[in-house]
Amino acid sequence: MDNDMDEPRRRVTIREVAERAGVSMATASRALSGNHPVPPATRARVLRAARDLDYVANAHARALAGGGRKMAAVVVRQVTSPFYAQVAEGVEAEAADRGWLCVVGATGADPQREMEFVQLMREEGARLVILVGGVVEDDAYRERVAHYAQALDASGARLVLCGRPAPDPEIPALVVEFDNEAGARAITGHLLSAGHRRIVFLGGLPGNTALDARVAGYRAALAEHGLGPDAAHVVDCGLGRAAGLRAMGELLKETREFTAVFAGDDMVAAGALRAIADAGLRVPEDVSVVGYNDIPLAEDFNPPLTTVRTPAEELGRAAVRIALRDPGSAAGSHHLLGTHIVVRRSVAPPGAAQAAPS
Amino acid sequence: MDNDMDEPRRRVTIREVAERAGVSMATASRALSGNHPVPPATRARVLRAARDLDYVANAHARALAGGGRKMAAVVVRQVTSPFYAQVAEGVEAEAADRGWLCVVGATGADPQREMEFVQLMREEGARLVILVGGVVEDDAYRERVAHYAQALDASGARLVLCGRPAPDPEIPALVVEFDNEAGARAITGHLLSAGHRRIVFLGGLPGNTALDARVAGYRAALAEHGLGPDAAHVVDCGLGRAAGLRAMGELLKETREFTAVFAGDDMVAAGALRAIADAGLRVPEDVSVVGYNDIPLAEDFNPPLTTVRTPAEELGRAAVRIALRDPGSAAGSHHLLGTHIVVRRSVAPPGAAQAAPS
DNA sequence: TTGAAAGCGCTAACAC
DNA sequence: GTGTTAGCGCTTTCAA
Repeated sequence: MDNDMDEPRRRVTIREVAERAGVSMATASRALSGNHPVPPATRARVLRAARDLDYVANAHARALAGGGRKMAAVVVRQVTSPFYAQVAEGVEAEAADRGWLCVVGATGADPQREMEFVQLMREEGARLVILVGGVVEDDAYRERVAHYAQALDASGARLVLCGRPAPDPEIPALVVEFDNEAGARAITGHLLSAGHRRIVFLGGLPGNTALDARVAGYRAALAEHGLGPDAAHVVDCGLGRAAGLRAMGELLKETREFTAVFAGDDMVAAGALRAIADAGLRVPEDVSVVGYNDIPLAEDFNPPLTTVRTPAEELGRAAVRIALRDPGSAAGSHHLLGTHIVVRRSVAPPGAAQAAPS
Repeated sequence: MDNDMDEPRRRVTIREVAERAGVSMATASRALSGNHPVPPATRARVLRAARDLDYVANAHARALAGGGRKMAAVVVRQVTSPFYAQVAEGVEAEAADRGWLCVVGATGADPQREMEFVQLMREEGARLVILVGGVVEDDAYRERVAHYAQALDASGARLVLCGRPAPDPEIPALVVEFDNEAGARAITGHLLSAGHRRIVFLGGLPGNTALDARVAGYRAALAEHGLGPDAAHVVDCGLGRAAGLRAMGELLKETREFTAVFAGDDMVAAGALRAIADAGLRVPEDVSVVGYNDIPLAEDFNPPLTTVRTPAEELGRAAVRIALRDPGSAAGSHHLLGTHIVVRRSVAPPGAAQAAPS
């Protein structure tokens, strides 16, 4: 294979197809794209020639001339996060159903890379860009997103924010997200109903909208059950399995003044579970733990994790569905998707260790 | 937002930037792409104008005129599979490091969708397409891939097969994969060393190259330990958690003539683990189980899974690295990546239940 | 029904 | 150094 990666070789063009079929380029084009009446006989000849030559249209030329392919882009922190992967899969599935091409980009949570990727998508002429995941909502963020929105809108493209706020309701972007506060309130309530009163929230990320909402829901539930504000104990260790593992380990060394932990998401729950086991404690007998998101393997944790189910794939599908529907009504529209608790085996009443030593 | 998705609006062009900067389009182009000497002063003016106008180049026009962006495409079965996600992340990371754009496509294991996607990538002018994952290697497959390879090569693009065979060594494609047989032999050996003699292989998928290789390794290990061919017991239930769950459940109903199970991958191991627990048995005391791939959450299974580590992200990175290196030497080259066992807690000697009832 | 021709936005010769 | 010009491959008026 003497194949120089730097110099793309010439491809078969529509002109060659036309020549072989004995028609003009225009006719060939019409036969190929099929949007213009062409006699069946000629059409067949053209198609035949195209197949013989293994012709594929040059998407760039086509886009330039007007008939561009519709392309959507999803931007996530990382594809290997089960939650993000599901959202991306939802977007890709819904896009594919509509004949759109879908590109996924990973930013590693770096605003710089996010900007570069959005820029790239603008250059490529993406008609829909979907930004996924909570963020710390500071001025830089607001400015960045306002710019994306305005720029995308100026070229007739759409911006949707998944699980992150619009910097301003007036901005040409729409947001689709889960009701984090409600989900957190519900699962905290579940813990409270089981009798827990000292619940620590593990995985705070101050400034991050998704986590802040979860913390707010947690505090609200505590308050609803008549607990004072100092009943709340949130550990701002951030997200991810490693963070959960470390933070839980440290917490266990310092204090055991809690009977349950509410992990910011299922990955930190995974880390917490491991740390608890490493400390020689049992879940749920010694400490109960709940997570957030219900990632596909949450039921395989030890024990199976009680968590909040956020239909991630549906979030992705909804994002494209809503963006493509109602061209007029989209500006600033805000959609909330429901969540629910899935009860498995990581919660028991406090003190269960004595009652049922397994 | 009156923003019609069907009619992309006009974008700022380089001509407008040139006018605003008071230079010709050519000068503007040179200043912007910076590959041609331009006096700092003019350069600054052009850049300024571009920023003021929020200009982004039209990637299609640029590609058409010759300066196309380098684009790589990864094709996987589904993004939500932890293993595939890691491979995709590796490809995307390595591509990004080199300033390439990376597109990921999901096929849902449908050859039809795979073909469409490859076609699409040809149209878009992808210079590198990476097909990931085992397949059933039949004539249809061989023909399909031979066609991809030939077509891609004809336009100067590269095809790499990850974890699937080249239909013919002469074909312009290169393959990068793990040594499935060696990995399977090693982990089967691990089970044998622990004293197991009745090991069932759960998750065969006859015809699938990756699984067949694993089964071959399993059989080879059995033979090496002096066991006859009828010591092998492979259950062809295919891959995935659901398959593992169902197959293991059925197996447990029929017979207990085994002390260990070798799951075709970690997802079927997850299902098997659950089925075993549902049957009231313990792992590893009553039955040992091992998996394949070492997906990120394998250590969170109950119990933590002993499995074969296949560095998936590295597979992805290697695919692009090798494809982009040595333009000449790539044809038919075959690269094998090493794997190793990671020992956790899902294996114990058979009969451990009596010895240590926990 | 079909062909000729004019661009789409950009880059790369090729002058000046 | 900088501008002029000719395409890149395709779609699409506009005539015939």
